[in-house]
Amino acid sequence: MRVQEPSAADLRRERILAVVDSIPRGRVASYGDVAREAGLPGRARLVGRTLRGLGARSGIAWWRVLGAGGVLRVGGAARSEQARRLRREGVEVSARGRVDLAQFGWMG
DNA sequence: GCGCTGACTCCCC
DNA sequence: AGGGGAGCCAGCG
Repeated sequence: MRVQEPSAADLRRERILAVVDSIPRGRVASYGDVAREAGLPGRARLVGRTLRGLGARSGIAWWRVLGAGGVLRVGGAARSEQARRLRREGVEVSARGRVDLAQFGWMG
């Protein structure tokens, strides 16, 4: 008995998570950046959907992914958690939920 | 199959 | 600074 072939969706998801996993501690990247790095240019929303479904036990640093320009896009309870996790690793988050990409962006 | 909804991004006013 | 609109497309009812 052979296992089922991973679907295209599964492969996209794995590529996305691999990219997020490669963001160094203390740096951040935008949804669009992650999509491009994963070979999925223009698919920022897919990155957002993928991260949204992650559980705390996933081990993926979802909080390092922000909206374009370094804006926190997450709402509700997860928003404050994201800011807390970022600050814990040295990333400055403004009261408005902004991160300076020149200082903390993945690509510097 | 269809319409709606976004953890998106750009562009224009 | 902020709002509207468009392109995007997978998940869900």
